[in-house]
Amino acid sequence: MMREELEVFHRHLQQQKLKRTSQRDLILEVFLDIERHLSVEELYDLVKQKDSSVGFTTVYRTMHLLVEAGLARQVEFNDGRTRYEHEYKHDHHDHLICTECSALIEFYNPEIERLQEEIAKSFGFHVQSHSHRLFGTCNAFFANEGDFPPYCQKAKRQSSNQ
Amino acid sequence: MMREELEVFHRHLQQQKLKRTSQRDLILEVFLDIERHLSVEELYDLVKQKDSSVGFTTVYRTMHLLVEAGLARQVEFNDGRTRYEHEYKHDHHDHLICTECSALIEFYNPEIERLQEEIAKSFGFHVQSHSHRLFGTCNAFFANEGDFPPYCQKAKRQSSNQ
DNA sequence: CTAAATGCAAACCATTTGCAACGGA
DNA sequence: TCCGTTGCAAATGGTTTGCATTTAG
Repeated sequence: MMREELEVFHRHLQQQKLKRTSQRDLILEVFLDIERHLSVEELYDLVKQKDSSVGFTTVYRTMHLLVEAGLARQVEFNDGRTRYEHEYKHDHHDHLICTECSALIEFYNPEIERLQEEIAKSFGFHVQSHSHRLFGTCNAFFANEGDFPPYCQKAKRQSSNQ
Repeated sequence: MMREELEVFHRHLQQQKLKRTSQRDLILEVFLDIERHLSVEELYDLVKQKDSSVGFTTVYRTMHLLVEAGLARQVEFNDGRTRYEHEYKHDHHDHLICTECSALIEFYNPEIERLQEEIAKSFGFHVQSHSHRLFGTCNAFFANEGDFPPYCQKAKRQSSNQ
């Protein structure tokens, strides 16, 4: 059976009078298989493993298509490269980003979402999308005890070095 | 009398064993005089008007210094260039950004600020800074009536063309 | 006198674009 | 066939860096 996302993609291509190609299908498939925030370069490397003839540019162009089709969402973590996460039937969420270890935590708070809408409304503003990121350290509270939360990437690196 | 920010800057330079220069002072002065979100290029153009010998690179480097000194804050509006706003003794705020006319509205909501802290705490996370941006259209609700909110840049452009 | 700062040009680097060859519909 | 797509190489554009020269402390 076909992945729902693939159908959504093909429908989008048809509507836009664009063409279905093996490269596009492959890139979408690889993207969907990874539950992680991928940069174009990371995605390109993964795609190359399945078909080394696919070009860098095609991955860039396809990611734009996936965003337009509502299948991918761009996320900026201020490290100079755009990353993509799954969008289709994935609940919206925002991010906590550790400036020390690059750990990424997703959060969702309905009250904040509600307040956002309220604020926008008070300015006669219609929100299309938003980006809410909290930058900080995931281990600051634990530094004294040498105890790290499970998602801390630095702690993982340290323990794997022992 | 000397601007408070200038004192803060000089104290920072001294602490870091860096040097006070006429270029740095000028750039800070020009930056402080403008109550707007400036890109490095815009700031450079303004600085050039007062001293055409100042280099582009120096503006870039000085803005980094101002951020370190707590006098400027970086803001990304996803238009590919970093902008800076005043930080010193300016209340923290977040942004509504119009994707149609680039209008910029600042907002502050204590309840959202509180919830952010709460969320971070629940993850054992210590927030250093955050970026909360609402992207959308400032005129969408008014499109039918042809009535634009006062901050709409597009409306301003249209009326000045008449 | 010494280390830091400046301004220029060149380098960087993620992303985009021009273009000739290719391939869906 | 027609027109969108591909992959490469080259261009783009904001930002950074190398370096010889200048300057603050």
